[in-house]
Amino acid sequence: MKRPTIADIAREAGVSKGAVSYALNGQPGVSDQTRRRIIAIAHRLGFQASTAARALAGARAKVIGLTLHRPPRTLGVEPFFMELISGLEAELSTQSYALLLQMVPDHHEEIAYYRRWWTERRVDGMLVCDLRTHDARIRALKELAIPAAVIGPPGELPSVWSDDAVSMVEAVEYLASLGHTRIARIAGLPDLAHTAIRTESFLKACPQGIVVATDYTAESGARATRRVLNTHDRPTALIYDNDIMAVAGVAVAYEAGLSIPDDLSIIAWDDSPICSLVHPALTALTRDIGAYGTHAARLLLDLINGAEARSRSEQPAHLVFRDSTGRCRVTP
Amino acid sequence: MKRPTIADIAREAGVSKGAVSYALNGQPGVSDQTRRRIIAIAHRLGFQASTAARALAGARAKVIGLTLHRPPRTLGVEPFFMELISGLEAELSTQSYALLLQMVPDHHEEIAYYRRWWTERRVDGMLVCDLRTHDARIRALKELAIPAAVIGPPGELPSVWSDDAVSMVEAVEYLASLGHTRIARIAGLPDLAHTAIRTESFLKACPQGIVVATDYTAESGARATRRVLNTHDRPTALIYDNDIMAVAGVAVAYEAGLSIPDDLSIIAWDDSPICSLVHPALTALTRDIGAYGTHAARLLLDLINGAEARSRSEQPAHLVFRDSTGRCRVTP
DNA sequence: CCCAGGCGCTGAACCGTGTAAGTATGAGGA
DNA sequence: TCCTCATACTTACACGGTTCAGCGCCTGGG
Repeated sequence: MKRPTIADIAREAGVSKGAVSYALNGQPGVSDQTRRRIIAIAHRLGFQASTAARALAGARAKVIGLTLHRPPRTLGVEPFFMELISGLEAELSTQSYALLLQMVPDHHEEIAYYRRWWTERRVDGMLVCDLRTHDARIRALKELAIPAAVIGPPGELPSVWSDDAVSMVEAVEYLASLGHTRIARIAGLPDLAHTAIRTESFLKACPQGIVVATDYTAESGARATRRVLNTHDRPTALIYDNDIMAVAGVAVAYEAGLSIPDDLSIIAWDDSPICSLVHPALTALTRDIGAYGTHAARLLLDLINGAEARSRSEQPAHLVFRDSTGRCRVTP
Repeated sequence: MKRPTIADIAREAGVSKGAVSYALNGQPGVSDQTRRRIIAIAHRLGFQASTAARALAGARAKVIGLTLHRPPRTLGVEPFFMELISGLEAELSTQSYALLLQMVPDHHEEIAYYRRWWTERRVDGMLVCDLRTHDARIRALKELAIPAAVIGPPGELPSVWSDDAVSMVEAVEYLASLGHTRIARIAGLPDLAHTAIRTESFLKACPQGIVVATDYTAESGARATRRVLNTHDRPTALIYDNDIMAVAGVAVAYEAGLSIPDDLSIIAWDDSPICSLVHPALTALTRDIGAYGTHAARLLLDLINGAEARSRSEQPAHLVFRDSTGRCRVTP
């Protein structure tokens, strides 16, 4: 039981292979009547074009690529990726695109994959994650003229992201409304583009704020928390760049004899089941990560199909109020 | 700057394309001297064979496929997949294999992908996850004669898994050694093969034990916990099938006025950062999920290369002792 | 000396699709 | 009537590998 090819369809329809190709790809060159007949036959035979042959002939590979730079230390951001991939697939599968995934040790290798996959026509476009402030990958993609979309802050390439500055202001203003004036930000990896944006926004909304960099792990989150809690004018509220660190921070606060939210308020950026499960349940900045994926996929596919594709701004992360934030009880 | 093809190498070396193909693939048909010369030239030109052309000509596609059946409700098992994929890639990338990933709504669609990818030579083999007790995919894979490896309990296809029965016995015996006699198991999805195995082992080690089925979500875990804690002879220890449910269970226990571990001991199956971050830190059955991926990939690649490939037994999950388990204080 | 047979290589076909170039057909205008 | 021109196709080749049949050459045995 071999799969049908365009040759089979051509024989059945009494036309040439070329005509079949034109008909199935919506190209001019066949009459509407013939086209309909060919499409009907293709459908009846359950025809699916071979992507290998397609790619070889220089057409669409029907695959988009995603390379992830994942040092073992950033395990904490994992839920983000599964949600993202899930959202990506939701869009890709409707257009029968597949996702080619590759873990890479560094940016250098990542760019090598871009080049290899692209020259081999193995992918029609690339998605870029974990955008850095000065990201070598962007230049590589532009040089190679690979259709690409960024899942991250807007820049030279079309992107899908939300305005983190707005969310940061929301968080700071909320804390301010509770009477907090001494706020610290436990930030993520400092060379990630969105980390810089959040920090800038934080310092603008709260000029006297403290910022400590981490690598997203629970350990570094705990260490950063200890550091800021040991200062003279210890902050009364903390904003963490992920949920893992926020939970670790809660433990450190308890250890220091502080009660939450009475002595210390805590906000986590990115909500996850953990935030609502721990005690106290964490107030968090939540956002629809799946939507990032879906929209990034749509953006990239538009780009591949030659359509106009502009960066897209997602709904900013917004606060979900739980039990880890409360009125400031500390008098200055 | 086009990528080099075997034709370029052939011209450079003054031989035919066929000779180059033989030389690069380690096939007989060229002298050792010529082979070395050709390989040297290929290396100098930075030659990388086009997988599309390869696949079209009926050879290896250098891709293995993974389809994930992911109803939105089983979000809780996500960390498993990222670790697994990470482990897979570790092995695949050394052999320059890529991973083709597809989310599917159901088994029916999943099998359709098997058929499509295989007849199209888009993949050289498939990995199977989330094995069910009677899994239609296994038959489909055998019928299509697709090289495949299962990440799950051993069965008809070569598999990579650990003996969950052993781990379950370890957990039950540990609880028994602490004096617990009334133990409940908050199980995962009942039609998953490993769930059945764990339940069977649990009931064998603890015949008077209670088993409650869930769908892995925090909500169903909480509900199951409430149910077993409301029984007449309420259990003094609970074993959860994932970490999310265990954490949710802790909250339910607190809500019921129970203290952990004094009134109730809790064990989570599968360790994750959450387990060590919550209060009290959870005693957990930990295992190296990345190793599952690495070994499954190796198994599948062996299979694809025609080597003998037998199922592989991983190190069973073993207990990590934390603060959620303690001596039974309840007198019968 | 002759012939079998293995070695090392060439040439060509083939995989399934896309597409440029060429060809028949018919309509329409001068 | 003849020429143009668009339409609707066909033909042929390209894409980059794999593979099979075949061919010359060398070696060794009878």
